[in-house]
Amino acid sequence: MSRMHYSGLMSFDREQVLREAAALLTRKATASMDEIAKAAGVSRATLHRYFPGRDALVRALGALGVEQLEERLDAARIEEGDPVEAVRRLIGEAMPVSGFLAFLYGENQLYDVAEIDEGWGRIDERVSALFRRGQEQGLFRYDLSPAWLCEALYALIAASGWCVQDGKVASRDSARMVGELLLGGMLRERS
Amino acid sequence: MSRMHYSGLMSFDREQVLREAAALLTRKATASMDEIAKAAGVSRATLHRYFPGRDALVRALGALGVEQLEERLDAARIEEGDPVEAVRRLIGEAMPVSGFLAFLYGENQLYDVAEIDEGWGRIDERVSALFRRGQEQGLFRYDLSPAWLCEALYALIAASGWCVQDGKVASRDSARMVGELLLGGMLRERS
DNA sequence: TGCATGCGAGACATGAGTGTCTCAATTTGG
DNA sequence: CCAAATTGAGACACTCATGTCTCGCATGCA
Repeated sequence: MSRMHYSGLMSFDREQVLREAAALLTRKATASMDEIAKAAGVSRATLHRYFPGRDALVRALGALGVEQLEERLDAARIEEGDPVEAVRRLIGEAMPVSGFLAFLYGENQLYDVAEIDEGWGRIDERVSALFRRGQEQGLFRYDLSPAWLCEALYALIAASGWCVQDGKVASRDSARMVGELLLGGMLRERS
Repeated sequence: MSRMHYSGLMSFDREQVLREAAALLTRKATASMDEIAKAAGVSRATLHRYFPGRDALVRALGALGVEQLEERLDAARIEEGDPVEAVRRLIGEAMPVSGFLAFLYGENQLYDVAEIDEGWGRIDERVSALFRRGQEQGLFRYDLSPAWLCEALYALIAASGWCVQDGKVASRDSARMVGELLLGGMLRERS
C-alpha cells in the first residue's frame, strides 16, 4: 500500500515534476511527454504513473496555475487600500509567473474542465472587483469595463513576459512598463 | 504545361484556399490538413498540390499575414498627420484581422523563416517609428520604449479580438477600448 | 538479511496525421 | 469535338506521440 494518502495533496516528487513541466511547456508548448519527462528528470513511465495521459498533466497544470495566481492575489492584498497601489502590487506579484500564465492562456483545452473554469471565474471576479472598486472611488475610468480591463491586464502581463524573454525589455523594468501603460496610457501627462 | 507562370503571384484558387485556411486556423490552431482541405472546399490531394506540406502552408499563411498587415498600415497612413490620430487609424484598420494576427502571433514555427521575419521587422519598424515620432513631438511618454508600445499594441489588439469572439466586448466598441486604454490609460483624466 | 515498493529502461501495439501515389471523372482550351 | 490538364477520391506506407506492459535494479523497511 502506498505510504501516503492522496487526499487532495500530492507527493513532493509529483509536485516537483509538475513545476518542471510547467517551466518547459512555458518555453515550448508542444513538447512531447518524453521531452517533459527528461526535463523533469524522471522516466516516461513514472511521468505516466503520476499523470495518466497528457490530458491529466495539462489539467494538473491548469489547477497549479489557478492555485499560484490566487496565492499571488492574496499576497498582493488586492482588496485592500488604494486601488491604484493594489493594481501595482498585483502586477508586481503576477510578473514572475507571466510566462506560465501566457502558456495557460493559450491552452484552449482547459475550457472544458469545470474545476479550472471556476478557478478562473474566481480570479476574474476578484480582479474585476478591484477595477470596479477603483471606478466607484472615482479613480478609474467608467467607459472601460472591468471585464475589458481584466483581459487587458492579462494580455499586457503576458506580452511583457514575452518581451523580457526576448530581450526587448529589461526584467527589472517589466512591471513598471505594464503598470504605467495600463494605468496612465502612453500619452504624456496633460499639464 | 501550366497555363500560368507563378512568378511571385499565385492562382486565384490557391489564394482562396489560403484565406479559408487562415479563417479556420484562426478558430482552431491545431486543425489537421484534412480539416483544412474540407473547410477550403478542396480535396486533401489538391491542398497538398498547392502547399507541399503543412510547413509550406504555414509559411504562406505567415506571408499572407505580413502582406495584409502592411496593406493596412498603408491604408491607415501611419506616417502622416497627428500621431495620436494615426494610432487610432492603425487600430481601426488592424482590428478586423485581429484574430488572424493572434493566430500568427502564437506560431513559433515562423521564427525560422527569413522572409517572414524580415516582414515583421519592417512592420515593427514602421509602428515603432510612429511611436518615436509621437515622442519627438512631445505627445507620447518617453519612459515607455517604442518597442514595448509596439508589443503592447499587438497584445491589446489580440486580446480585444478574443474578447469580441467571447462576447465580453461588443464588436463596435473594440477599437475604442484598445485605443482609449493604450493612449489614455485606465486612470480618470486629471483635472 | 529478506522482502516489498517504486523507478528506469525498453519493447510493443495503437492511432492520428502526413506524404505519396494511382486512377477515374471533370473541366478547360484549342 | 478531342486532347490535355486538373481535380477528387481513395489506397498505401511512414512517422511520431502516446498508452501499456514487462523486467531488472535500487532503495527502504522490518
